[in-house]
Amino acid sequence: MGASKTDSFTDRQNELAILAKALGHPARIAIIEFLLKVETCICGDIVNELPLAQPTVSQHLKELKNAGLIKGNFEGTSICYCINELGFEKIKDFFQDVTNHLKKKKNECC
Amino acid sequence: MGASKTDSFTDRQNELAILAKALGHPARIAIIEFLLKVETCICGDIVNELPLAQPTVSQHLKELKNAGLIKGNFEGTSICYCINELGFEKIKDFFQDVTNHLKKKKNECC
DNA sequence: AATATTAATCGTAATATTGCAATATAGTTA
DNA sequence: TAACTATATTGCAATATTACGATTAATATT
Repeated sequence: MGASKTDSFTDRQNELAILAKALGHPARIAIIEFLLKVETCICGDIVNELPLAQPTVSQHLKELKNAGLIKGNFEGTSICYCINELGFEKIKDFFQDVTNHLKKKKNECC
Repeated sequence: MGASKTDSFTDRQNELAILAKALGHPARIAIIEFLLKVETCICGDIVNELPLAQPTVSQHLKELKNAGLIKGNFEGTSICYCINELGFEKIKDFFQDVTNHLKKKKNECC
């Protein structure tokens, strides 16, 4: 196999999984952290921040973009990247839900 | 390749990636949601909740456990599973950081 | 127009993931 | 002890991911 049985799960479950999966690589965590650090949109320069070749970085950026975690606009010769708040809102809500439920739980046995 | 260059990233980046990756599959999101829904530890019965064969579910549970997102204790003939709050705390903090930084940002161009 | 710059895409090799049948392991019960 | 139940492990096939060199596409600059 190798392909997930996405049809068997809810849209919400699949969407959350796509968002989480996009962050499931240290390079993509690093990209997000860099975008946060500069505290503004960044035009180019992401390749120089990472220990990876340009095509590899481009691929990681594409995955983050497809998942809805970053946005990229053309800015002259280069591209201007920044965080897509919508995607982070969705996944943050999931973790908020988890946290809220955990508060109500007793967790007697584990 | 196929193997991530984990050596090139910080421990924190790798740890967050491992946590996110573990949630990067709808079945594993479903498992977490089920553990939340029952609002207590669950002994057995997870296989019946998912549209997957027993060995596949067992494998997903193992991955969640390795990532530190669930705990499993032997309870007689079956195993008692529940959420591992520590793991969720770590990844929740990451998203809290992201959210805090986003509040400070201007986001002029995207 | 020719050249440089920036980023995406293609092609490909190495490795990882997903899913399950078959089997193994371990505790429980008859 | 033998049969039953619950979960883990093994082995394997199909597919996905990771990484990068080579190339392409598009815009700037000279």
